[in-house]
Amino acid sequence: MAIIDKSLLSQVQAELKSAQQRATSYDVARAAGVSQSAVSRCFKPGASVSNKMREKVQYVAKQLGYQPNAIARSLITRRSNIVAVVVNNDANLHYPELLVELSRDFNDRGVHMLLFMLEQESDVTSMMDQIWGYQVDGVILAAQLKDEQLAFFETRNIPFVYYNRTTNSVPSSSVSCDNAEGERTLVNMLCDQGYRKFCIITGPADSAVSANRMQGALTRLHELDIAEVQIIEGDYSYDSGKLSLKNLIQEQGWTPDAVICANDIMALGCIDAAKHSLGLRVPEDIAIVGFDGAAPARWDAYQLTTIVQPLEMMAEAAVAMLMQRIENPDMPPEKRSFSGILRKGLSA
Amino acid sequence: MAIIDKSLLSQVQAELKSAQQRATSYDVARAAGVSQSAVSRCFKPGASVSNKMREKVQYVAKQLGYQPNAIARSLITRRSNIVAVVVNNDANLHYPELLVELSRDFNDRGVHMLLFMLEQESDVTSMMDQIWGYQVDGVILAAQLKDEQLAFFETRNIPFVYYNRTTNSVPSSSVSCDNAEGERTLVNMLCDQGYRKFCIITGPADSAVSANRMQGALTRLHELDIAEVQIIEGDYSYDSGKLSLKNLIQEQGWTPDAVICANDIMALGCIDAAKHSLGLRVPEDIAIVGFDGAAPARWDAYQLTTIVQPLEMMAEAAVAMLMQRIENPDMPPEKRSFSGILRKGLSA
DNA sequence: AGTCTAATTGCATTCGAATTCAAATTACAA
DNA sequence: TTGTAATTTGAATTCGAATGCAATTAGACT
Repeated sequence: MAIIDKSLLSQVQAELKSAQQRATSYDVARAAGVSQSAVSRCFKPGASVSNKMREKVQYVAKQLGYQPNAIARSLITRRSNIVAVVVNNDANLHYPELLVELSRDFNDRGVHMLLFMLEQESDVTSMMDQIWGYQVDGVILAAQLKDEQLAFFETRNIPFVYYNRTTNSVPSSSVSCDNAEGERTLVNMLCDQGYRKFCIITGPADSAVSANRMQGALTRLHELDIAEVQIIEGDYSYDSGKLSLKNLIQEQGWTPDAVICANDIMALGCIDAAKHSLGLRVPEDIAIVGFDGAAPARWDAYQLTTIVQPLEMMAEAAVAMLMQRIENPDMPPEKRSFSGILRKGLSA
Repeated sequence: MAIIDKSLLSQVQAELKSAQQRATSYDVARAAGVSQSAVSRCFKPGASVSNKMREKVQYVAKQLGYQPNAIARSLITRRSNIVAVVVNNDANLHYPELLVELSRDFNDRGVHMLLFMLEQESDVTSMMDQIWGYQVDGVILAAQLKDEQLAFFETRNIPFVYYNRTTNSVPSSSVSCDNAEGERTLVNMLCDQGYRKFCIITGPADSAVSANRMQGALTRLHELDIAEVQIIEGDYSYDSGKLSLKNLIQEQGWTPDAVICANDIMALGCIDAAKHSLGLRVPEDIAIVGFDGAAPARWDAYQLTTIVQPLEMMAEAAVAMLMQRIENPDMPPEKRSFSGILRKGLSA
């Protein structure tokens, strides 16, 4: 078996401890009586190393608590195994669930996530510089960016995947849920049930997702010759859903029989407004539908009828696409669009 | 003013483009006709550089899209400006909100977050190796770890702050909400109102937070000579809250008049079970309280009475403490405990 | 102009692991 | 046993920025 000079090992160990330093590949090499290159190779799967060597090095490494320095490795390999994940704190896409999925999928591939949460427009430039500086291998963009901001990644050849957004200004990969189709399904369902007087509560004016959804609903309503449609701008929050509906009915005196919300959270606000503030029965007096499939939408108090985004598949697709573009930058961008699934609750 | 050789600049620019390479400090140095060290210094605040130099270098850097390579910098400075944030996907602490706060606070300090979401026990060892390998400057642990796992960070001198947990096995910094005190407040309030027959729905058996909360409630109940107390083990999820209560009342035929849940989400489940499955009025027939101050707890359908954790302060404290320990590793650990605030809703 | 100090700048080295290429060892066949 | 091919190993270089130290320049003041 591999022969190890125990006294050398403990000497190295002592030196490191007294100097308060962590073990490097050189330390391991010295303690094991081999070269640094050998140590390096022992940590690279599939490298040309004999069993004796691997065993010896691994033993010594363990004793010294050695773990290859990912930073140094990244420098030389030009691969950080880090991707940036950019999300904006819109109540919009249920990003917590998204993060869980992304985390799992990336972890399976040995990739780590550097998280950027955007709060304001102003953060964006700074965020981009940081990302550029950290040499991330790629970026998942689950945030609303301006086209010229997208161009930043494009010109620098940073692979990225746009999540739940699309753009045509720049060739880019994206994963999204077919918003228009989902709304169409909802509208069809509502009309089949006889609802005729609609209110649409959108997300913020600059949200592309919201625009898509609204457009999808409007188009279908138009096709069905439904003229009574009121549009209100919300901001994806519970309160905005609640207040929008209350205001529409109480202040403007216009009572729809169906409300289409750009996301689930606003829909829940609407339901509460209807039930608790306006004394309306859902769905008898007013139907309310949302979009996303957020967890609270299933709760007994709501049982929201909504379009469920296939989050797991979408996340996996985003990760797969990003990794592919990282491995092979010449691969042409691809846009994948998933259909949401109608989940009938008791709200419509 | 600073004189720049435009032709040199564009030559360098062309070379980089054709080689598909990003600009390094050497490229900038060459294009600006200065030394690499000079370039480096121009990007270090407070370094000794003349205005002329700074201007020139900054101009050229911008032209070349140069941004210091954070990886290379980390290698030499032994500071990555990255901290690991470890959370477990317990529905428990409302981690989405936590992430937002942490992100903001770290960003203000120019620090980035490497996110680790634990799904299973098995992930832990791997996670620790990754963290060790990435030379993170510190770690925020918002997850339930075993004491020997904590020791990992301790022995390697990785600064860390335990979030919402404490341990005495290892000297360690922590930030938490005073769980026992919060429960005490809740129990007092419930008893004042005449509730006498209690049910406590806990989190998973291995959750320290849950144990603290339960213990706090039990102790106070005992002090008040309340004997009728039933304990049920939940798992922090909505469904577990709902099913626990339903089961207790329907199967076991034991109906409490007050339910104390280890977190808000389970409490919401209880409310729904009471109202929609059991035909009980809240709070007339049964009082229900939670803990955390999660967003849905305020929704009209619930209006949960709960203890609100001062999340913002706690996150800021955690970040501040961690940064302090990073700057000055010899600083002794510190435990900070914040009081939660009772928010009276309509559920008790 | 000359001297002396202070502010800039550049040179050379460093961080830690991966990798190329050549040297050394082993394996295997004849 | 010897020769050749195949496998292991090591030496030297590289990635890109920071920094100690020496060299240079600028500035201040006779």
